[in-house]
Amino acid sequence: MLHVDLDQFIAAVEVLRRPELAGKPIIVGGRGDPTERAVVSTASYEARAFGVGSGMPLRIAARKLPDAVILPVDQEAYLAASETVMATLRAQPGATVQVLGWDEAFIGTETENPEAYARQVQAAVLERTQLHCSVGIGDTLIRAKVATGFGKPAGVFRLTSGNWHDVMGNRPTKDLWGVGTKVSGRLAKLGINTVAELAASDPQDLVPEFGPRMGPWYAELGRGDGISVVDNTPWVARGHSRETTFQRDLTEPAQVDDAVRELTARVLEDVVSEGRAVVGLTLKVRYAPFFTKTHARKIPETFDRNDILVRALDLAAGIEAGRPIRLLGLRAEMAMPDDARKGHTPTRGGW
DNA sequence: TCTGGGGTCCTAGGACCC
DNA sequence: TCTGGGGTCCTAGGACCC
Repeated sequence: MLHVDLDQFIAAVEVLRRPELAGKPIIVGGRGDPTERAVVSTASYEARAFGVGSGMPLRIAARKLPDAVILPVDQEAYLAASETVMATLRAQPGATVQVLGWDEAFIGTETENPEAYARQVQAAVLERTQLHCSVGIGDTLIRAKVATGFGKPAGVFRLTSGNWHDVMGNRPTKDLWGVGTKVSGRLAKLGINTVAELAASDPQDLVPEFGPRMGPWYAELGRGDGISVVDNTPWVARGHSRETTFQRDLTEPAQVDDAVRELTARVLEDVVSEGRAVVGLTLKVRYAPFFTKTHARKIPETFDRNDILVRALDLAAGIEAGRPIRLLGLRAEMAMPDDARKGHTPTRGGW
């Protein structure tokens, strides 16, 4: 199977409609205003050379690179480009396509020469969209996915059970897809620092630290094993959420109520427009200085719009209980019924 | 340096039931 | 008066991904 990942996707889409930006350091984030609270969505390779990367506060990025072109996020443009890319992938011979995000997908196919197939995919995507992509080839989803990183930019790399250990063995566990700072730190406490050490660990030894599912899954991840079938079942969302960051911290209960009401209404619109029901409501509150609290309630499926808004304001009262209030941001999430679950999403524990 | 916005899934612990 | 063992449901919180 193959994993296809577009190179600096968002920045590349911006360059397509503004060719004069080619070769310049480009930072895309927020509303394009570095004086606002926002973070970098994508930086072009030219900007990355100066240490600017996604997730970095826009203000900091602008300070590091005052000459950069800073652009606002234009989701619709990226979505349109993404749809063209995915359509191109689906048009490849014998391709089963599993979309992972705007700019990446797995392709399952039977071929004698995966490298040639990969080059053909790259050529097709370039011809149709003028965008470059990197391709990973692997015998499992995780190996294909990790392989892509070695192919960047615009290259092809193959990782299988044959070379996984040689290529990945000495790397830190954090290089694995699904292992971040926290988990790599907890693994280190168990004396596991490299991918090879994780691969050699007894899955049961990881259960006390990570639980019955995640423990064995991390061991499998270290070996590069797991699912080896690309699943193109149409994806159905499990939930929807909306989040905002306040340019100035909220301090008044009335402001909090307004924000909760507005966010809840927006998520509700998304759910209703899909003709789905709401079964759960969660408010995630980012308090200054930087901690999060969750307020969740199950919602009966019989609840209507107004009932849900009332319930949201009940939860908001919980936010205000812990005075004094200083809210940095707020996220409202709605869960949708389980029985509608369809479509494979290979994320934590799901490979 | 200081914190987006959209997602997914897992775990712990308490409440409750038999 | 003290307290089994197993199960499910719910809430809170955490971690990670693009």
